[in-house]
Amino acid sequence: MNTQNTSGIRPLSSMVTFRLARLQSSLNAQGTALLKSKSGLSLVEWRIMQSFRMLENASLTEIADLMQMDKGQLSRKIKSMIEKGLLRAETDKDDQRVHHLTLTKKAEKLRSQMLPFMEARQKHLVEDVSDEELKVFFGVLQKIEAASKFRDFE
Amino acid sequence: MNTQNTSGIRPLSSMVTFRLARLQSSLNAQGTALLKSKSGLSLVEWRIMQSFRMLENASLTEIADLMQMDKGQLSRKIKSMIEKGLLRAETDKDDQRVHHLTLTKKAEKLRSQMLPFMEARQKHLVEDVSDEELKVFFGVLQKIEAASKFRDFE
DNA sequence: ACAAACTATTTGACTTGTCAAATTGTTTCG
DNA sequence: CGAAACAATTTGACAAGTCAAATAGTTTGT
Repeated sequence: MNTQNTSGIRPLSSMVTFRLARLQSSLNAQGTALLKSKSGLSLVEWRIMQSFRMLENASLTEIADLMQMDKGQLSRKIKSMIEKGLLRAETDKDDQRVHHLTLTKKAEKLRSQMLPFMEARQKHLVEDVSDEELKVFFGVLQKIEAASKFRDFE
Repeated sequence: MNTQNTSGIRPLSSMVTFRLARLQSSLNAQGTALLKSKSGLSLVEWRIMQSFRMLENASLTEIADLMQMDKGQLSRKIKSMIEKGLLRAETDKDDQRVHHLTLTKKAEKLRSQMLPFMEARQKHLVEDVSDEELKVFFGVLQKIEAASKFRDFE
């Protein structure tokens, strides 16, 4: 296949990041709108809350690693979520630097209220995608994610 | 297949947005680092510059639509890129509201300097992905993108 | 012609995201 | 032990992203 072309149309592979970035904008807008219409939660707050589904009593660093999120931002967000009564922090008894976080009852309740809508959304997003396609999709996602760690382009 | 489970492991479909968001963080970091190491361009500036590959003499609205980017942000960014000498604006003679934008020589030069690295990166990102997988991947991306426009979850 | 409805862009106020340096606590090892 | 190296978190400064309202120019219908 000819990857050089004069038509102005580029090979698909040169559009990966463009397509992903654009999709991400749309997904953020959709998620934000849905959360706003049914709760007072922001998308970041929701994501932080959801990360406890994967990591119980997680610390800041664990959440940051899981979400690939900046620790500075996370630190401030957690602080505000504690103030809002969504999170509770408990200092690790063996290492006073780390605080284990848990969702409060209030957060649990908000989470169960929103969950049906958020799950419906997830379903909707892939409703025209077959199981086989989805499997390939996640496989590719994983490969791109691994490759996104690479830095030395010379 | 049983989608209800008590193991704490969720069906893949419920992770689409999480996975995409996390990947996006990594890709942004990679792109930003690469641009910074070889030029003074930010990722947004690069993306705006690249959009002229698809849309010649584009207006703000056209770029915003293409990139799913906020018009306010774009307006300010374009202004600063004009000040930096990267873009030139020309008022449409039939509609004075619209300004057609073009890359300056300076921007063209920066673009050609960076392009080999950025293309190498795109290739690297998908180097372990087969053509067939990539095709499926873009197909799924398109379906999710279409579904991301939907708003009425009741 | 001209007001109402539209459209393109800009501006303001605010949230989220990034990067680096500072702070606080822990471990390692001479 | 005690200083240097490490690690977890916080803070500061600033860039990017969002949302709504304002401004400026154009089209439509009468």
